[in-house]
Amino acid sequence: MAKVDITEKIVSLAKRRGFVFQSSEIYGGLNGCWDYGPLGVELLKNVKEAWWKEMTFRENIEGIDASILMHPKVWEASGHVENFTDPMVDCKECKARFREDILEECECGNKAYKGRKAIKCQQEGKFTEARNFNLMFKTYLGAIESEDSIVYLRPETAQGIYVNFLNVKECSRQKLPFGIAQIGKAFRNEINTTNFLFRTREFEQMEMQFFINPGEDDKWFEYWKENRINWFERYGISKDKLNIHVHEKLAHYAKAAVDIEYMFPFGWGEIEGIHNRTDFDLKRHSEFSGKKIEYFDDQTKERFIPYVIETSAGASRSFMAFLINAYEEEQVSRENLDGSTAKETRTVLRFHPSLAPIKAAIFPLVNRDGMPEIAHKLTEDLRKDFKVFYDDSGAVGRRYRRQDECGTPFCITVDSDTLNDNTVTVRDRDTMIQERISIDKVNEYLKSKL
RNA sequence: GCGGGAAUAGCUCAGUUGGUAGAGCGCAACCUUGCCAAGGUUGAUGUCGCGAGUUCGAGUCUCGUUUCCCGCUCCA
Repeated sequence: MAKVDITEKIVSLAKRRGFVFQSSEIYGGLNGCWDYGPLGVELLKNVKEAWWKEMTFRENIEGIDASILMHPKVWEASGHVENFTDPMVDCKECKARFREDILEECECGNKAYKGRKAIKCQQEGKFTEARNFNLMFKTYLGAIESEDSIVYLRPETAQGIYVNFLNVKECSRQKLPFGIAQIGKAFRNEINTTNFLFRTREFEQMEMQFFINPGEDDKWFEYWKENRINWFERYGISKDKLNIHVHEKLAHYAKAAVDIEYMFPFGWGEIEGIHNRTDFDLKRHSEFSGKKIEYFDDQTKERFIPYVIETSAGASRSFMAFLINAYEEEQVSRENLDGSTAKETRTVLRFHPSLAPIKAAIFPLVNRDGMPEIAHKLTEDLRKDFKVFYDDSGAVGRRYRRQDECGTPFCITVDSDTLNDNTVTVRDRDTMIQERISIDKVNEYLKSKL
């Protein structure tokens, strides 16, 4: 199956080139955990940076970085403690899974017993022990492991923003509407992990909570929906690979919810959610903490709890979408020495230059006549501004192809003409076309492309 | 959690009725060539996923287990 091939090829390339490794690989791996390698960490960092700039390089959005461990009451207020504790049982006979607390409403999964109540199967001892499927990771704060010292690894970063609403408003002197952005790890003890980086237990989120006047929620919901789709498109994901999924059934906190989905090899998958969370979270934190969380409008003299439009993107999922989106196998012709032509496959990662892990590779065409020295000097000069890579090993064509697999957008070659006129060739990853530019203009050239 | 498939070098894979592990590519060094992976010489890299068992002897057979992929389930 073609879609199997593409996932496996990408997982294979990801390892070969150092984008993603399995966590703790030498011990046999850890289910659903992955490590980012030298190229992967650059790509991930660039994705996050592109998002961070989009969000915080504007007048009315501030950034924060809240701690992963938070007061346990945060998760009572948010509803996570209550909503993450469904006890589940499996039927050993028909293999169906049920929520133990609503067994009366469930029917046996075995078609042969159509209409049979699941509770009856339980009475006959067909069920496994109830398992607690709370998705929050638990740990203990301090030396004593007791009920009183339980804390959770945050299952979302959003709450770190809500609990800091007053702090940020005060120090930044922001007025509504304004947003708070945060990038950080979140943890969910998923029942199953699947699809490479898509569903993992440890993942990174890029979340922005936009605080607004309650009457303006529809307007801002539309605004951020448009903004976020455009962002993915701007960084190279084509429109036909993006879909808006509208949620009919809403979570307890939301008045409206859409997912931005990417067409993964396994099908449509959510890469970002945009939610109208109303005043639910701030109100709940107000109740649970006993602190008044309000906004006072100096113009209207009104006091109220702001509404929130949330944009919640998965950094890990975006990483995966950008990686898969960039992957291409291209048929190119090669001319043999005897004049005949042959077809070969060129594997290339067509990242947007801003996201590419390495911005440029520098080659001396041959290892003599001072070319390596010039290439080394150019490399060092460029390193003040860019992640660049120097390579003088093997034929230059081979070096180009290595960089294609890394997604490096530009390869700069020092050749014999450089010695005479101080120019170098710049080879474009996507078109493979070269142009000659002055060696002094390379820095400027790269800046104009990023 | 269920069902199916897989795991041998960095990658893709061979490995015969059970007899101490191979290829291609890649990687490193040197030589050669000099603008799109194909030359030459040499070299490094293996807990055969892990753990038991059977056997004189296990990559190979048996059991358990871990991980990945596919299909379900799940995804407040």
